[in-house]
Amino acid sequence: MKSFGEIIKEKREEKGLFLRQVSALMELDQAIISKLERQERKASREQVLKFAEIYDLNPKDLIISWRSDKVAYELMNEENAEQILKVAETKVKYLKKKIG
Amino acid sequence: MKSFGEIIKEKREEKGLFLRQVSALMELDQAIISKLERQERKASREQVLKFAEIYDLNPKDLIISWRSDKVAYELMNEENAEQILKVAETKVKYLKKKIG
DNA sequence: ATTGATTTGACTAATTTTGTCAAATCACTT
DNA sequence: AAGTGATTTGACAAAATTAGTCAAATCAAT
Repeated sequence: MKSFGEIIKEKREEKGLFLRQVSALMELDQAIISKLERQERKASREQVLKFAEIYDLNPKDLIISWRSDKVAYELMNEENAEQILKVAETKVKYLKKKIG
Repeated sequence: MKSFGEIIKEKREEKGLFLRQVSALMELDQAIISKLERQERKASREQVLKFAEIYDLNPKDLIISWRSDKVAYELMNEENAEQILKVAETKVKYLKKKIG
């Protein structure tokens, strides 16, 4: 399963674009894009959607990839990560039902 | 399923302690404890462990509750929260195997 | 109304995140 | 090996978020 960074890096290469060019399209320093590709930094939601646009990726799928990366990264050093995710699932369902 | 805030609030009441007293035990302003109980703020890991100590709660379980609250809260406004959690699970397993 | 517990909100301090930039490194070509 | 252009790195500053302090407001019970 590819990480968000891997996805946007592969896609850029597939499209034959240089960081410089993506940088111009995104209006974002190429150093940051480089870091996003190597997962040294995390993208904002807006940036994710911009990537989807530029690279013709399904925004929903890209959001899922980005968001799940973030959750997984936060939990990877957590002893009981799997249990936490299970409980979180229950809680999310509850919260969504309750509040929206 | 109880939230972290609910748990620590109930336990405090069960023990018949006032915020002021818990505040002294935790060395933390009672305003903050009040906010933690009502989930207006998020506890740090250290604080969670301190609560477990004070209230005789299983630290592991309390951590799970606290951490899952955080994840659930972050995702509750996310369209595809369930999918994100599923993907995150896969990624966590992978990351734990790979890095530790 | 008074007392004591809890909650609220304004304020400051501390921490984390974000972007900018230039220099360093890398890969390729000649 | 030098030169070219792409990518990566790291130091720095700006911006945003989070944490804690405090006093006043609210609440609950008498």
